[in-house]
Amino acid sequence: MAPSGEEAVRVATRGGAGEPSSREEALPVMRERLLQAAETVLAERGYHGARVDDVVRRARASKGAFYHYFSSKEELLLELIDRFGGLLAQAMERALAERRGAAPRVEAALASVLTTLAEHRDLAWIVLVEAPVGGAAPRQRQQAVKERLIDRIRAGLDELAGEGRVAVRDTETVATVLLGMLEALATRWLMTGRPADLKASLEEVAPFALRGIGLLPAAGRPGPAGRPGEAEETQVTGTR
Amino acid sequence: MAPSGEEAVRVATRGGAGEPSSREEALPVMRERLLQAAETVLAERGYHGARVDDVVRRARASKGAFYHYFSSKEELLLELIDRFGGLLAQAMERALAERRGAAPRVEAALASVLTTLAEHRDLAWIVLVEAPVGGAAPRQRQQAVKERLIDRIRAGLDELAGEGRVAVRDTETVATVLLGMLEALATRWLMTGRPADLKASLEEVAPFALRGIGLLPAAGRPGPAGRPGEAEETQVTGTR
Amino acid sequence: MAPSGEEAVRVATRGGAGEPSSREEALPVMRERLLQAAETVLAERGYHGARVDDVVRRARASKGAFYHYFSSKEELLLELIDRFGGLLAQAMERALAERRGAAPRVEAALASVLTTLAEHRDLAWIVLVEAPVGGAAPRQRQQAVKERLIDRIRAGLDELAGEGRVAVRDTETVATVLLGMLEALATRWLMTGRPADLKASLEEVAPFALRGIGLLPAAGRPGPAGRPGEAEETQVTGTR
Amino acid sequence: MAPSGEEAVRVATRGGAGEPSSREEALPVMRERLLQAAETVLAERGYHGARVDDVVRRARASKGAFYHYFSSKEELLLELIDRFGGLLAQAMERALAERRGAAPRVEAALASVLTTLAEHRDLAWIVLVEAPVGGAAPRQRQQAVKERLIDRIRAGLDELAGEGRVAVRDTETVATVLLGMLEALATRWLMTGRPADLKASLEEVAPFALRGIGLLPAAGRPGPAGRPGEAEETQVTGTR
DNA sequence: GATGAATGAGCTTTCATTCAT
DNA sequence: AATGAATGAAAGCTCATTCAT
Repeated sequence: MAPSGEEAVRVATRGGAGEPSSREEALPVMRERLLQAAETVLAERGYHGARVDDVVRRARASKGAFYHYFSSKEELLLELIDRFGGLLAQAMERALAERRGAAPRVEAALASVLTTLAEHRDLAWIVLVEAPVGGAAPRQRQQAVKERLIDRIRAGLDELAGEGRVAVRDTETVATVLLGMLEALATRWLMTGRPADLKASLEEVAPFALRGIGLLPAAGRPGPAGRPGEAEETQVTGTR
Repeated sequence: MAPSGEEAVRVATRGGAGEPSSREEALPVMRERLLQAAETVLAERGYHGARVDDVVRRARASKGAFYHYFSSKEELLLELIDRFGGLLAQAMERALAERRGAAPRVEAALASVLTTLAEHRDLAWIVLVEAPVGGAAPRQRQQAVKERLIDRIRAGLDELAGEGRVAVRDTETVATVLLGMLEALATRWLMTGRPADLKASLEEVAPFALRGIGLLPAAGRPGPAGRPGEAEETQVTGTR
Repeated sequence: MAPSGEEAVRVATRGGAGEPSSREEALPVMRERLLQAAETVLAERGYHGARVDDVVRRARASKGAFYHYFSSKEELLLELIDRFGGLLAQAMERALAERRGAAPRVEAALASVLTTLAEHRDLAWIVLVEAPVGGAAPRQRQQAVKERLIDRIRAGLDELAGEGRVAVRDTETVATVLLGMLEALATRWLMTGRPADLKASLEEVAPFALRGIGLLPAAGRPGPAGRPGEAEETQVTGTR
Repeated sequence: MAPSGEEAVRVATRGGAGEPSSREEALPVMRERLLQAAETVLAERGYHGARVDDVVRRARASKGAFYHYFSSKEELLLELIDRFGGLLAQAMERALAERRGAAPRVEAALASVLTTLAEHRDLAWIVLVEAPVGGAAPRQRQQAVKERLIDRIRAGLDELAGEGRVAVRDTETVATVLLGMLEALATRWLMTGRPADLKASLEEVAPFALRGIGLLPAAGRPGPAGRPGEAEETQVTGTR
């Protein structure tokens, strides 16, 4: 459907191989411009506060162009949500693929989400805060993004639980809660600016989460706990 | 302070001991009616989707009456947010006052929030979901409600941390995350209806949280873990 | 109908001869309060900009009281107009009665209007500027006030014209124009604050007017013209 | 600069020589339609009485079109005021340019204003009567229009006064008063319909004014005075 | 593809007026 | 007489969307 972020960027950026601006296959540069503009504008003024005109102006496009590429303002929001959903899922997948061992993988997954959120403030705001009030469709789409992540997390937990390596029963609830922690941190960061460095929260949250699911001992002395768990590496096959 | 819906109705309805309908102390019945109506209507249609007319109609009031009691639609939202903030804070305070021992108190605090959210679906939706997009003021007010709870939780954690009973360093972050878990559960419940019984999540979340902060051993065998922590009761003076 | 300004003031001020605040004959003190308040408020915010609430608040009265004494906001304006009309007519009558000789009488008439306007800035603004847009009735009432003055001036001119002492044919037009000059000065003063001293304009306007109607010679040398016409006093019977 | 109604219509209607409906130079037809409609509607119902809907309906336009061209109802009024200000200034300039001699030029100036007012009843009403109550901005704009005319008149008087040909000291006051006379005549005509022919007033007002400023002898016998001043023609360089 | 003038339903808010007490 | 809560008809303005060019 909607081009993933990368494709879009590629398309938009490319100088063009053959035809100098051949109109037919040129994937909509303007569509990308509109999406970019929307990201900024929606974040600044909120979904309801942002007028299509604002988006169009910022993109140096025309109303007609806008409605050529999007059937409605809502659809624009949907697309942004999906995009961000893709970014999040990708990031998590990549993080999981790069690590070995249960704890490191959990940590990496948490980090990947937090990092993605921190690196896309505007999208994060739109998806976390604005989406649910954009109407029924955006609300559901946002939820879908979350569910996708929750599912992935749960899959991992299920695996660990299957091996009895984790003190978790209702993996769905725990997955929900793990994501919720990150969401809460991000939202607070977006709203209040605290903590200044969102990713730094990991240092506290990761051990909390690992202990929570029972992957880390009673926390004994949190002494050198900053970098926890390196020792007890275990190979846990991520899903897929 | 703000009378809960029921109290208010009672106040408004009551015939009174002495003066039959003395004008002076009569609490604005209509204001209460408007607030009740707003709760339902805003939850149903969202802040932006709800017209003042809808609220007024449901309250069987007139536009004039509305603007007699509220200076704007936004102010109405603010009041709803504050009310719910009061309910949450009260509930948590009560819960903490009734329990002894660190773990039980933590559990009770978590439960109180979840219970309050579950018992006021409409308000919960409004405050959790709609508030941040009602404009700058509602957004800040919502954040204030959260900060109040976070502060309270942190105070408790600080105390435990002071006694070295808890594996937490940055109590603020952990407090944020603890509240965030509940928020995530509630939001998911509001959005998807799952889990059917929001409060039941506690069974999984409480141990998770207790382990997370290091109040519960490594989760030993998650076997009988369902009802955790009874043994290690400790007297921890809640704050204040 | 409406008590003239003086009566009203008397009524309002009097401590009362006999009954200490007998309610029945006590001419409405509150009515007067409302009128006074209205004068200030209407001048400040304009007829349309002023809310009945503003008037009521300033008068420390209640809405009910207002509608007890005035059937509508418009009626309030009408009364203010009539009052000021009375003041103007009175002032002119008094001025004419006190002087002898054509030129002095003309001068005195002009002065009386200018003085009255200057001494009642608020009323002047209301009547000159706001009245015509208060609706049909206030518009007509304002015009009536003007016509009354024009009529009086014309009567004087007719007399002089009858004696051939004045170079005027269409006395109605000239009367209109004489009043218009003063109106223009007053309005400009109200709008721009210039000249600082409205009454000082007389020094220029009076000779202008006297020459205009032919009561003053060609203006020969404007030299000592400042105080014009003393010499050529003539007995012109003012009307009445 | 603003095209008079007719020109505008012509411009709007014209089929055009070359480009068949070239978009670029097409003067906003609808804007003109709205202005025309506003002139009528505001004159009929007054500024406050006229609803934007009324204007829009009369112009066979939509609300959106209205707010596309005017940022507010007030701005519409401002434009009408400015337009009329331009007409008045133009007319006076033209009149002064066409005549030679002090008295004829004064007469012509007076005539030009009266004629313009008479030929644009609606605009005259709006500018003379409604403007000051449209709010602060329209009030000031109206005053600016007047000041512009006063300035021009004063410039002429200053010149005459410099040559000692005129019995005027404070030329600003006299200029104010000269314009005020015309205003008074016009307003009365607008309000009461009298005199039926506004311009006929000139026959009385012009000699009055000329005598007033000392350009016409004592008025001797007003006998043949109807057409005054032919004899004493003098070349007075009007300004510019 | 692109334009932007035009649409018009719908919104929040105001305020003169009423009336039960 | 006096109160002020309540009424409800407007009014000005917004903005997503359409469509002739």
